[in-house]
Amino acid sequence: MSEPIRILCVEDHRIVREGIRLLLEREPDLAVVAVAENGEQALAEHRAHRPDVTLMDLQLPGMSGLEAIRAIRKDYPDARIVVLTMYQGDEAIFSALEAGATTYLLKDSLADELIDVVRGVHAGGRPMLPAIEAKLSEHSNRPRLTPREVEVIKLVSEGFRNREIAAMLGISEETAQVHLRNIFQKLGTRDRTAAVQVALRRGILQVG
Amino acid sequence: MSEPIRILCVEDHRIVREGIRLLLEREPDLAVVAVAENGEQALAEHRAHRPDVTLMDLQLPGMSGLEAIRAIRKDYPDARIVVLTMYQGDEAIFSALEAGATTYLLKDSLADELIDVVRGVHAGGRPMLPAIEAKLSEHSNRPRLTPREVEVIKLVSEGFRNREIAAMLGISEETAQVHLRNIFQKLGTRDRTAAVQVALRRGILQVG
DNA sequence: GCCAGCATACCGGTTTCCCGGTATTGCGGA
DNA sequence: TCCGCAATACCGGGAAACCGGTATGCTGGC
Repeated sequence: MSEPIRILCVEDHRIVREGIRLLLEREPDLAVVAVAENGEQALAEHRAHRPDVTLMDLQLPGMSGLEAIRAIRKDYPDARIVVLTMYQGDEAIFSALEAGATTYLLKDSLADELIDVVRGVHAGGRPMLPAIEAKLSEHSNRPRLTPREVEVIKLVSEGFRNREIAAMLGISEETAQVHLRNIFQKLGTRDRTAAVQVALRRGILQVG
Repeated sequence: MSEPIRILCVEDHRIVREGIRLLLEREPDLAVVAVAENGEQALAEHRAHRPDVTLMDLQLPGMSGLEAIRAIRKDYPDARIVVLTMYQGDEAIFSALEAGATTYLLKDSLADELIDVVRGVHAGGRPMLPAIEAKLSEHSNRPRLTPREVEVIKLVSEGFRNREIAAMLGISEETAQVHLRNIFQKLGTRDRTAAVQVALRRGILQVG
């Protein structure tokens, strides 16, 4: 038999990380050669080990999973990264793939699905579970927030007033209001509180 | 050697559940005799197997982990339940213990900590990690929301206006406003959006 | 029996937010 | 080159939210 598939596992919760490692190492053709608990470590371990496949959580302290994906792919454009997370939002999925992830898995997939996906990705494929495909096609029908709008809704979620947001972004209060109105329209809400809730559900914003 | 400790594992994400199971079953004195992926199943499996220790996640679809703890303890007041979750909010911890959990663990604990805690709980103890103790003492200095206030902030988080909330609760709009003002005061915020954010961080509200 | 805490209700005043417009600049794709 | 989109800015009106105060009934504990 040939060399095992060398895996980097990025996940901040230690119990979960250890459990996933055990799951993978039951398979003789899989080997977890490194682990990381945040984005910076992920980048360093990727440089040090050049794994065949990286398993990446999105919810990480400090540098987010998304930024880590971009950073790794900048260093190694061929890096194969499988996102493994509980975020089900269409925007989280879309932006992870856009950032360079090869595919996307939810943590309530079956262990066998994870293993098959790792093998498929290592073989050069792009296996995508039906549930993820469905969310992605949902996404394509929806208007996307612009980068500026994302900045605004983020500040709104932190409880800032329009005037404060305007000051922080160096724009007029009226412009901040215009952004917010466009956000309402795109997310289908009437007010800021509901907009934040929808943004959280869709993975446009994170909880922390 | 005596009988192994019989464990029920309640966790909705299958990959995580399977990983935790593997972690525990490396130890010869621990045996996962049943698993459940939601509150109703947890209750049924608890009745069917009468485990020595139940590992319970708080984030479950349908019946919440908190309700499941209450239901199990109602059936079996001596049930020993270890909460294992990623929620770090002081209110989540406090209310889980109040509902009858024996102790509380974060998912980024060490695997060995989890195992030691399971053994300690089975032996009749109440092992509590320092990090959790610290959050609990934080909690005791903070004013708690009343049941009514929790209802109100929950509806606020779903994007309802004061008038709508009042109608749903069968009270006047002004009373709803008074509740909200008391919530702001207790959570240290000026407006509803920030209040929802603080409530999420502190575990007074769940994300779903 | 009294006090504390909870839930209820109302009022007047100020601030912020939401909505409907209109308009200009700049940039990248058809 | 022209169109569309993103980002900027302003205005006026109406709605909702926020603030401070006062007050009542009820319940449970000391």
